[in-house]
Amino acid sequence: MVLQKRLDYGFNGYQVPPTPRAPRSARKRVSSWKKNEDKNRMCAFDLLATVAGKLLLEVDDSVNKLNHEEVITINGSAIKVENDSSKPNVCDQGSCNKSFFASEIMKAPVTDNCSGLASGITVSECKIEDAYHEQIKIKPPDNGKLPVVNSVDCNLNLVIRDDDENSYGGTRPDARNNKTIRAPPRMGDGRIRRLSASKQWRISHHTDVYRNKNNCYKYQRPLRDYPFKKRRLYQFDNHSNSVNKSGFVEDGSRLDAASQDSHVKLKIKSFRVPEFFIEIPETATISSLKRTVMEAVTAIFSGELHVGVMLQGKRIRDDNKTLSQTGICHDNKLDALGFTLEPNKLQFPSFLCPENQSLIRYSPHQTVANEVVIQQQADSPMIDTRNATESDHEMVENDKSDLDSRALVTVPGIDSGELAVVPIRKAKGAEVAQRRIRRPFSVSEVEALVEAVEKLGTGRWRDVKLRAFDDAKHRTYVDLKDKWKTLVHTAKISPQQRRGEPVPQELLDRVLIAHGYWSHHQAKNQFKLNHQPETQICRLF
DNA sequence: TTTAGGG
DNA sequence: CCCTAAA
Repeated sequence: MVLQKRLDYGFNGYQVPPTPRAPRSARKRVSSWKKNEDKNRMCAFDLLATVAGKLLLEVDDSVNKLNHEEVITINGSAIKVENDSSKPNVCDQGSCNKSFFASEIMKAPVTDNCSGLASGITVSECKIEDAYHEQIKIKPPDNGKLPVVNSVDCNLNLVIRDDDENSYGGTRPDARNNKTIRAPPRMGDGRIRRLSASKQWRISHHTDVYRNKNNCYKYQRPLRDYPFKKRRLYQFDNHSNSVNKSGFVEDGSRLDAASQDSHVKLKIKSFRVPEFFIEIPETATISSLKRTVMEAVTAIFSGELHVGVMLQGKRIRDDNKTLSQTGICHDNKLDALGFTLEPNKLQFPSFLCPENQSLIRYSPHQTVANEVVIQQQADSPMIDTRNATESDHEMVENDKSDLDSRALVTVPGIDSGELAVVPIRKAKGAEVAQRRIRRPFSVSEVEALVEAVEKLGTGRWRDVKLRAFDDAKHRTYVDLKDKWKTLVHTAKISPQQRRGEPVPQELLDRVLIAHGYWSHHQAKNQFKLNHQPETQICRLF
């Protein structure tokens, strides 16, 4: 186990399986933005223009020149364009670095007839994954124009006066492989499943570390994004703060500056677009490859965008709330402000709007909706038929569901006094799966647990759950198993060492008896249990 | 999905 | 409670 753990976080070049295991379940998720959020639709033309412009400047450069980050300053804001140093063919191994600004490029055989784009690039097919990693294939129709993709989301990562250069920006879907489509299912008992890091994930992680092991810090891989791994967010974990200041922290002067004009100053630290794939002939030039990437990137930003505001894992739905009412102000404990930029349309070819950029500025007295403006959506010459995949985005306010955290970008931030910094490993991702609140077992719960275990044994936690905690949605069978473990431990230690609400000694005695009984009988009774589950019981003797 | 164990 | 290998 120790070894496995280490493998999760460190490089181990010897255990990278060649082929990721496909997920067992790949439930398709639908777009989750409601239509009545149209007023939140924004267009990131400004950002797009800047980024695309930069990319255009790179078109004729060598590939190696992409191996760095660039920061574009816009009216005091900065958009970080991260270019990954990995080779395109790394993706063949299912291990693209997450720090791509725009995309990884899939080296893939060309199977289609190439259609020329206006730029002269030949692209056989573009595959774009939407927010839920459903791969969308974009094939140029006969007219040479690419159709519109339903929905692609991206993240806008706003950081409060962050001058740190160790930016990792937002997150992007971690699906580099169209075989890795999956979504976190809910467990039957209602517990939000923290999707286990699958071998798939671990593979890519290892490879990332490997590829960047000489520069792990700068190219720290962004957190696995929502559909692949929910991460915990220790929003008030001061212990972790000191560790991660370098990664995502603001300087201390921001509070003073912000308080002078009652504005919360944020800047775009970085943003990314979802992963997408491009198939391009091997005979294509690097220049055309770059341009193709640029086309795809710009296309993403030329569609209509939805903007969502997330604060501390909760979606802020009331657009009429002021920022201060919402808690987005300079003197609060804002520590996880995120935005989702979700284009509901994607079009090819894209167009640019290389004009002005606007500083994003947040006033506590302005509504969220009014302030989260990048630029209002202009009349976009949509090629298509506005078949945006918009669907229900209802979610309970406190529902830490996948939807909530899907594209959230956390911004560790202002905490009066001390910086409330999210641990870097946990902050840089969109995953804000908070640790569940601690809910100590009551004596009655312990009693129910003991009784169930006495009857069912210690290896059938699901049955225990169903039997005694079926209606306790916050108790999973894993919880019950864990509680039993602690009960056994508690029963073994002296009463002076026990903490929390005292468990009656009578119950603890039963725990020990049942533990001993089932430890001894578990294997022996396994067959019997399967056929007479209700007749087995731990005898009190 | 469940189980089993380490953290 | 979390994380995750293994079944």
